[in-house]
Amino acid sequence: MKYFVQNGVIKTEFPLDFEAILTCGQVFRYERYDGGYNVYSKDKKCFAKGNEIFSDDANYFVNYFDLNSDYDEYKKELSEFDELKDPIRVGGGIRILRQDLFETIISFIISANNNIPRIKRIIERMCEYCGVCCGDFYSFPSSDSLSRLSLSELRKLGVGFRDVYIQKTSRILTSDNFLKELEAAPTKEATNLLLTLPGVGPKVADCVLLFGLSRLDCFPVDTWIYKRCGNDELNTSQKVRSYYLNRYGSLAGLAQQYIFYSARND
DNA sequence: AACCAGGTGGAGC
DNA sequence: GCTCCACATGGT
Repeated sequence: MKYFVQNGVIKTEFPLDFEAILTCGQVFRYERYDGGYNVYSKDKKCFAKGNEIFSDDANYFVNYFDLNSDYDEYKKELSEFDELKDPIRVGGGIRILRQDLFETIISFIISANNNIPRIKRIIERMCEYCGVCCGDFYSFPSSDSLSRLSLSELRKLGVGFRDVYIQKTSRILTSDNFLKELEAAPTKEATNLLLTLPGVGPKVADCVLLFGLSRLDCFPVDTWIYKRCGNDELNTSQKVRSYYLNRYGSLAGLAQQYIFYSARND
């Protein structure tokens, strides 16, 4: 047991690097606050600072921050790759979040051909427009409420050409069956399921599997990863993806986050 | 004014 | 299968 919960506050015996965890590109709903971070997920909120997490649902955030996994063990394994030693030095505090599936799918559909500050603003507007008021913040919209928005309403939120994707996909996801099947499916089958959703291609599918279902055997290839990992030999995203999946195996997704984070911070 | 941003879908071959 | 290209939007 490397953490404990006291009066609803989660305290870890190991240091947490919330800066790395939150800014490594896996999550969009957070903000700096009082020397720490406010983090929003679904209809929940926590304040994270130092080695403590304050919330009204400790169990939810123990799972969210994946506190039961041993990242020292992961890092030890990945450190055997020379090219990962620097990225791990820079982003060693990263943990892969276990985020809400629906929220992750919609968020990464929005991320396509977009930049992080704008993605964050769009999601925030979306929450304010059709999420549920939870005191001083709004929940992420349910699939029902999101699927009821018109294309022009979505456009007003700033989603641009992704309006149709969001509308169609949220309509598909109003039935629970899809997400249930997705959770139960092995990674390969889950990928194929995700690819049937409008607005979800290979990269978004990998992000959903990694950041929503903690499938570490995924390797999302975006522009940053491609710039850093591509070369004359690996000259398509597909090739980069399969090369690194093969190389890092069941921990590929975590390796990807170390690389992404260090690529963005140099 | 072009070009880019955590890409995808569709057309054409 | 593959390679181009358009696609809103806001920022340099």
